[in-house]
Amino acid sequence: MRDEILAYKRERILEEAVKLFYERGFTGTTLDDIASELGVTKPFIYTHFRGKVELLAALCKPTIELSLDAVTAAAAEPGSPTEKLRHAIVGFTKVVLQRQPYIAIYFREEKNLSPEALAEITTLRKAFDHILSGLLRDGIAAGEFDIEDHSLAALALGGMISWAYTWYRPGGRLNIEDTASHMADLALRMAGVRIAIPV
Amino acid sequence: MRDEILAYKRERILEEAVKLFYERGFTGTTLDDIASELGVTKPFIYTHFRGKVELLAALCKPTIELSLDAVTAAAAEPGSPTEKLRHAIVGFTKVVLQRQPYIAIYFREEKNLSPEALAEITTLRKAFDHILSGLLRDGIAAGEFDIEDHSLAALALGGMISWAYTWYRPGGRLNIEDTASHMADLALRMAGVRIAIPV
DNA sequence: ACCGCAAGCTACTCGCCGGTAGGCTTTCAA
DNA sequence: TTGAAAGCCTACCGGCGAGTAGCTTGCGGT
Repeated sequence: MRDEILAYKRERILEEAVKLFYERGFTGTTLDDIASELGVTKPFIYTHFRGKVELLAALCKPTIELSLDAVTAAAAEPGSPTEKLRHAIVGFTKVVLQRQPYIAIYFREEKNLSPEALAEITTLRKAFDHILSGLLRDGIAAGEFDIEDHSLAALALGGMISWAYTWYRPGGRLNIEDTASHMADLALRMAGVRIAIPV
Repeated sequence: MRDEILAYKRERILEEAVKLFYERGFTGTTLDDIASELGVTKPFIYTHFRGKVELLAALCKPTIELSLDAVTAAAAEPGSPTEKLRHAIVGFTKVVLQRQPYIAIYFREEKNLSPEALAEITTLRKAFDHILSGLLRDGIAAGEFDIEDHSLAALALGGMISWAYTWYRPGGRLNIEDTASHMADLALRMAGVRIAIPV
């Protein structure tokens, strides 16, 4: 119970931090801002985090882990490369849209991460790219995809989805589920899928 | 001649600024850093720019203008929607790759722009999106493209290309020309182009 | 009722950096 | 040769914000 309260406080700090970092940028936000938004004072934050940069890492890393998990899970499933790719894209798109501000902060504020945190996250991203381009390679080998350069295609695919953090607005015309599905359609077509996609 | 020298100095300041902002981030770079890299001192910069934020705007705005110009020119050309789209993608990709650090800085440091500069650039970007999705709409109307949602497709396309600023490395495996061409292939396939592309 | 401890607040320090004032040097015109 | 002005430098200011020291308060256990 003590631990739960501690975890809750930590979570609330992160919630406000992500909101303000997203709106005003990392350096445009002071710890006093975050504290006052929470109705507490700056030292309170220091009882839960070592400092401002650790706050940033605590926002970025779990989100990148979620992205990696999404494609890892899709790749581990049984099924054809086409099905796996579709699941990977849908899963990853959902992560991007659900955690849009976190993704935005990571890409914008990467330069403000500590070298250690940056190295950890970079490792995760490399794994992500590796799995995605592996999925494409498998699909090519199976004759399901028609792609000249699977590395470039993986980057293009990843970019097309990641980019959604710049334009997606919750409550807009498209909801998360529909957007993810549309994105997957576009992705499969980009991969040159020849077989029909079961509805 | 006096003006040329003035323009040259201005250009050199911007060159160093873009290099340092790209490597260390906007707030991670001091005006003293830029000055010392140029072998001058801080007040020198103030004889050419009003301040640090103006420096940032002077880097971002012309680059976004180039991007807009690329798609505008493509849209104004004679030719089928497919040909226009290909030119637009090739042209835009080249801008992104040639001016990669500028693009990176813009997307990362947008929050540090003055409200006025931000508003100007946002106008340019709206025009860009409008032209791109217009190209897609024309292609659909002409029966050349097969797209359900041309707005979403425009965002996906734009993202796929813009994203290249995160991974492209000059001197890497692919040169600018080849990358742009590959990207255009992927883009046309995403648009569901049915007719053959003349080589 | 009282003691002790955890938890957060008040009030500070200190370094950094954007921006500026004023002086010096060099160059050009008369 | 001299006056003047442009151009840049030295030297400074002032604010801001991350991080900290030490006090206070309130809660739980006895």
